[in-house]
Amino acid sequence: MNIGDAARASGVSAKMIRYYEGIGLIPRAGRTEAGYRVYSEQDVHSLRFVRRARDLGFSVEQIAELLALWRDRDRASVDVKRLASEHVRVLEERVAQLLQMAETLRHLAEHCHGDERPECPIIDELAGAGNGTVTEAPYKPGLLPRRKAGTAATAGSAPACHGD
Amino acid sequence: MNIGDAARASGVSAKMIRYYEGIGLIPRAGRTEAGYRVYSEQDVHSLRFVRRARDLGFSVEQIAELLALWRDRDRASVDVKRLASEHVRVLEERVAQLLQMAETLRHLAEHCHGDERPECPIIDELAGAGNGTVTEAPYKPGLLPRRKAGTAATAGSAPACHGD
DNA sequence: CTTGACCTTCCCATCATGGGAACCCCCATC
DNA sequence: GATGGGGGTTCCCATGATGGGAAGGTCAAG
Repeated sequence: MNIGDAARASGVSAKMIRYYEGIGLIPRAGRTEAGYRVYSEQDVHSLRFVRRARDLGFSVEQIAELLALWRDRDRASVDVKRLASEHVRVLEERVAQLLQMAETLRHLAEHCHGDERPECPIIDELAGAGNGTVTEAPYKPGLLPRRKAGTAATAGSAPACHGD
Repeated sequence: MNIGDAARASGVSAKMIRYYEGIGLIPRAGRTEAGYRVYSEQDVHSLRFVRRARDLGFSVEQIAELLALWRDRDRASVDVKRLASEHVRVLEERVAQLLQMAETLRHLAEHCHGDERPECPIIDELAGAGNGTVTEAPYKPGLLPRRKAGTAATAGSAPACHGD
């Protein structure tokens, strides 16, 4: 099976399959005489494993550990559990941070008239007028990942905006 | 005031101040004869505005819009509110996705004995044994941002692990 | 006049992913 | 047998926000 088929069968793009091979996450695929990569059902199985782990938010580095544990039939389940629990912790931490942001902002937006007048508590807060709920957060780096283009950005839909 | 002072006063690193200037988020700073950037209190004020917006998870692109609205004394608050509400929507969407991951994984971890035996529902799930709660998710790209090194990674703490 | 703290620009790395160019291969159809 | 289209291959570039670091200029205090 060629890389395209493996991609369709596993849900991992051909681009990413090559990448994973390049960084050593998956073993070097066999080749035809023409240099085409060849994949077996077992390879596709591994790729699906990787994709599922990605879907659960594991990093490539963690997936490498998970793959090693998967292949090790003598693994101790405690090692898997440790990895998973740590990841859950990180995920929930991130959730808490994002929720904090969302709540602060939703609160501010609720107090914004959202009409043609310029008065706006959101801008005021950003400008540092007053107590400063936001100012507390000390400097968090990239909490938000990048977004794909075309996800219906800033224009148009302002649900329930006029009328406070 | 030099860039270092402005950085300390605003909470934005000197590195990022230069970057923001480079991409046009903030205006080109004045210079001394030696080429040093010079900042006023007003500049620091703007930098703080930027930092607060970052703390709320706005992208640089969105901050550019917010800054424009801030400077426009005739803005309509509805425009600010629209931006903020859209961002809240995105934040909450992201929270939902992360929570989904965390819950799936926590659920799996709860059913893992976490002992020396190899049996492990987490690995089984990743390997695709059975119903496949995870398999549903269609291919989400980078939902997690990168983490700084040294955030107490995968080693050590597995809270309440032994004993199912 | 030296030293050390600061500034400057420029390049590199991150992380996972896609886009695209330039080129090669295979199979089916005319 | 030629040709066309839909594969494959490698290599480079871009993303977003951020830090690291090198090489070199500047400034103030001792």
